[in-house]
Amino acid sequence: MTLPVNRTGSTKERILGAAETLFAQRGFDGASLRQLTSAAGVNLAAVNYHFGSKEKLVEQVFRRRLDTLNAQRLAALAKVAGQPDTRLEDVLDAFIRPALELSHEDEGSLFMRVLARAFAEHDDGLRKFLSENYGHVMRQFTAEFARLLPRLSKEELYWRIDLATGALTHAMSGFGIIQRKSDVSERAHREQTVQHLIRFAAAGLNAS
Amino acid sequence: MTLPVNRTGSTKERILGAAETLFAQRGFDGASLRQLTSAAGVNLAAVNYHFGSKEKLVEQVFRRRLDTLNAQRLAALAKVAGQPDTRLEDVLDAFIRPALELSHEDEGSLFMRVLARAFAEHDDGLRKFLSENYGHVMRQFTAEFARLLPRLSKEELYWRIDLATGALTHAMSGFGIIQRKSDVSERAHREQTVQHLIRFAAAGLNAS
DNA sequence: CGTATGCTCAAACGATCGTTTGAATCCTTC
DNA sequence: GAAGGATTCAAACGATCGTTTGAGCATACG
Repeated sequence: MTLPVNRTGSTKERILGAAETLFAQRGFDGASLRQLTSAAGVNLAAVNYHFGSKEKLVEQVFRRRLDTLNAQRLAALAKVAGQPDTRLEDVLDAFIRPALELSHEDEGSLFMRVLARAFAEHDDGLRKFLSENYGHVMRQFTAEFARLLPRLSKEELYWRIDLATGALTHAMSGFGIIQRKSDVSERAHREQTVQHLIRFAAAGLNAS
Repeated sequence: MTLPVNRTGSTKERILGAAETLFAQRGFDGASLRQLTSAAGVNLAAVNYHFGSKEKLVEQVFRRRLDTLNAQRLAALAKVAGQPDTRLEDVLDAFIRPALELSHEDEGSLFMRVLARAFAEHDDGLRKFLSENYGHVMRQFTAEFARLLPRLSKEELYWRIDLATGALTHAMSGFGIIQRKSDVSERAHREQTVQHLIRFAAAGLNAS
């Protein structure tokens, strides 16, 4: 079980990169600091020196990606929110496309797998951290969905948003995307994937 | 962090029950055998005596629920599969309803949370176990979906089934159901939930 | 009654965990 | 080039992990 050793970038960056990979593969508990620092090519004590603790390292792994991801999502949402001619598909595009681009930056959608693990965790600390730091993003998207789907009751709207985000998280993190990555060029494939996800989610949100 | 101690049933059953609860709450790695046997009110060594190892205990936790769950799913599918007047919603009902009934048997949808964790895990051993033992169920449902959605290409069909199962797993395991469990009676609420899930999934599978 | 057989128990095994320590080394700044 | 803060290092800390052991207890059968 020897892993390739990363030798590029600062110690902090190497730790964050190795952490993302190993958290995606083995989970937050399953990946030990010894495996992690070994894969990063740094000393074991470097994690506690630079991040304070393993738990704070987990938070930084999320921060590094989510800060820019959610900024891109909100920027894309701002272009269509409140406009009279905005379609449901435009809002979904604003939500999905930045995540898909991120998935194609880091090979294997590693961060999206980490995020899917976070959803599966019912650990209160992690959920609280994510909710406090990034809950406003989902709230803004929900408001726009509510505007475009006025016939849905509040309860129905929440149900469908919950189902849609579940579908998207699963698809972007899971076996799916990697499997289908082979025969199409990167850019064309990404566009095709975006359209797949948008079509499915829009139909679900709009149902009957 | 003291947990209630179960004092009913055989040692094996008490271990399985406590394992389901703790695996749902803290994950397979996060829940230790000492926490587990303590919550079950049995001796630490009982796990290895009755199950052989922690890993085999995990498999038995899945077996106990999935055997009946998938039997019910296949029985319900058999009633509608191949029939000329079968609707997409009927097949989804066969898939969803048994899982929902299971979710309401064990309080808090504990097993569905365990299942969601299994999907998030990219551990090869667990995935292989689930695929080998229960892969035929998903294959039968896929075949029936293919019959009812002939205009979809194979790739599009797989995409949408993947998205639909992601949505359903997320909804049945996550915060969603528990949150909405309050104001409606058990039976009425379950029926309403089934209809929510079916509407969303049918619309997504049928999209454009 | 004696003795298997199935099960439970406290105790310990070696391994690995996250974290801490204090010295060694690097790098900047005067 | 000396001083000093930042960083890296090997080593060890106590805690907890899954698993094993062997004695003790139970119930059933000859």
